Amino acid sequence: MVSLKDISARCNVSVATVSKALNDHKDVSAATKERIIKTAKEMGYFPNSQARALKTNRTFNLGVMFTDEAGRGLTHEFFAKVLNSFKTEAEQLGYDITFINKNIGGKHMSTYEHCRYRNVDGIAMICTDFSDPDVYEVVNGDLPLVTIDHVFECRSAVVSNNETGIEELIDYVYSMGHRSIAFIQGKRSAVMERRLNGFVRACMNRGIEVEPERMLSGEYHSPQITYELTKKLLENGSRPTCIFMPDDYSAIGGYNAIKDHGLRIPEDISVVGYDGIAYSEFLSPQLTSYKQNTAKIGSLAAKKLISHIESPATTLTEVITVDGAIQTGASVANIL
Amino acid sequence: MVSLKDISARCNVSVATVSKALNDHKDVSAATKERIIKTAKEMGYFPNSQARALKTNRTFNLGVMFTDEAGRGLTHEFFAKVLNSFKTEAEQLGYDITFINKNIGGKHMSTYEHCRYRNVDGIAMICTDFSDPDVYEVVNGDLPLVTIDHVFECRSAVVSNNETGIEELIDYVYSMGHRSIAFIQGKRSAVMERRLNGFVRACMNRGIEVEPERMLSGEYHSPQITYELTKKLLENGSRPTCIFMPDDYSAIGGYNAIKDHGLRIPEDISVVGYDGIAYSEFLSPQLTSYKQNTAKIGSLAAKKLISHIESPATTLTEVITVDGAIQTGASVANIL
DNA sequence: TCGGTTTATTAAAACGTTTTCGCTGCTCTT
DNA sequence: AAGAGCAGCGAAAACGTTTTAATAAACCGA
Repeated sequence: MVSLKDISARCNVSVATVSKALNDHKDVSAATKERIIKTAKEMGYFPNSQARALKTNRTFNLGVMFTDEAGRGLTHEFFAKVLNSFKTEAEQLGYDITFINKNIGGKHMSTYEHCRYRNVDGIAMICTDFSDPDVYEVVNGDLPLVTIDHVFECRSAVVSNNETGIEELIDYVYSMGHRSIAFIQGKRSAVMERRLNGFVRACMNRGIEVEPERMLSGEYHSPQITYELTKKLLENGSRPTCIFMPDDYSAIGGYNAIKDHGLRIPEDISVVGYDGIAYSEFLSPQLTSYKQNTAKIGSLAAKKLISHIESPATTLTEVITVDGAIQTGASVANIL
Repeated sequence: MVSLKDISARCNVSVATVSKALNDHKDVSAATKERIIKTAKEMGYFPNSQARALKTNRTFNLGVMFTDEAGRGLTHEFFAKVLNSFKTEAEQLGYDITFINKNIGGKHMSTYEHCRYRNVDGIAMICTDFSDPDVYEVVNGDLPLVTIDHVFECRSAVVSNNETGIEELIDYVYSMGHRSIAFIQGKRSAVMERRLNGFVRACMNRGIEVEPERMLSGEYHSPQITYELTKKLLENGSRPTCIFMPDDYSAIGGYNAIKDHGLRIPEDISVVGYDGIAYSEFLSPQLTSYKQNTAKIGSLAAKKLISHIESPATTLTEVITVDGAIQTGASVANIL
């Protein structure tokens, strides 16, 4: 590998001058600067990122916490899209991203220790298990951090507007004439709490009665469990006219349960999902859902994190809420 | 940050001894070794990975090439799963993974240059655009490399058995009595060539006629295009009894086209997919497909790559083929 | 002409490791 | 008793940068 020393030898200048020339410092003449840059290119020079990191304490590397738990993680379209947009934005701004985990190579290392070991400049929690104690070590640590869809005190976060998202959906189905609505919720979590809040508030505002037996607690991203819960709901006597599913993916389970029960969507019963993942468009009938702005969530998170890194003094810690939009399919009937 | 020097001061030994003690070299007595390890732990010492990398030329970091093209990349379940399993296995073996791209931070840098800059120990091409000239720079470079679902001369690769996979599917539908089979192919690529070969060969072996007007060339992972092609196929006079879709995801388009045409699956026409992604199980009727062993593909790729890195002399360059298995749903009728 | 300022350059230290080699003492042979 | 061998430890160089402080050269105004 060609190093600064090699270039300095070739150009008859010192290593210091080469370094400054390549980093465009002002205290080196235009002539030598040009000469150095030229031969650097000729020799195929590339800086050594770890040597640089060693001196500057900056790696231009972002750590991403991302769990692999079944059903979540990379194969979850929502998170995959957010990660993708986060990655793209970070790269645009000059940062690479590295997955951070624990237990690397058998040696136990906490997530935070791993971050310090790799010297990442900042951390993004994109899809993590917030019940993991490791998380708090990171949150209480002193590395820049941005979380997604979860809020910690004194830390920046980017969240989708789960509360108003549900409210908009309620508005919509209300406008279609629905008054008895069931809600199959996801797993207890910050996100789920918000959606539940939004649901209850919107119902109360519209004068829709919230009946406990129509509020089921289930699981995100699980067609199986949603299948069972939907079945249970349908077997109960008082049938709602519309069912809110935990998310689009689990809505498949709901669809199947309804069909297996001999009912038609939306003629006999209406269905709405949440997330707006690509394939919800291809369900038949097309699913009405709340499409999250994954591109914006990911890119804002990257921008915020990098801003915390590069100008800590002037960047304020805040919670950024990203709006989505209703995606109307054919799964909600107008029953007015 | 606490460094070796700090520990050496506290223990009244030299930096060298500390380093050796922590790396468990044999030329330091058990007593001092224990003492050093103990105080290192007390002081919260963690090695600095870039300083170490600078000396040893090993980063324990793997570069992953992964394109973000629409429809491919992270949101493609097959690749997401492979990546996930690759990541898990690599971490188990002590390696982190970093996404490699070009144009980081506005400065143009080829993929290979980026790898050298970050000093990754090896590269995995998991889902890349093989028409990109950058790819060849990497292939011709001298970093360890493993490709997935694509074979380069003199490079190790892990591939799914596209050829026999299709053959097994043909065997299956043949056993169900199908003799006129249509094949909507994906985009021209190495993978597609293999599947096509398998299809043609298997048909010839069984005496099934391969009619050109039933071989359509389409796109992977595109329900829209597959919808159009399926429609076109159905509007042609001679209707096949079974259609092979490019993959499970695009099969949704096929399903919709068939339903819109007023036909039932599988009573009027049978359908098979490819990949065995999770949600194909929830299509109704459940899709018959060829389930790829994504877990094995990813983990074998990681093992092979790391083996190339750690014992280059004794690791042979080879193409590893990973078998999948038919996943029988209800989308193929028995018409015997 | 001279002191002062600016400009261009460099030597050297530093970042935190790993590793080679050499230096002690000690034990073991003979 | 003397040499060989060995175990335990340290000094120092090296990896490739960046940065500070010092030096040298050129220029400029009075």
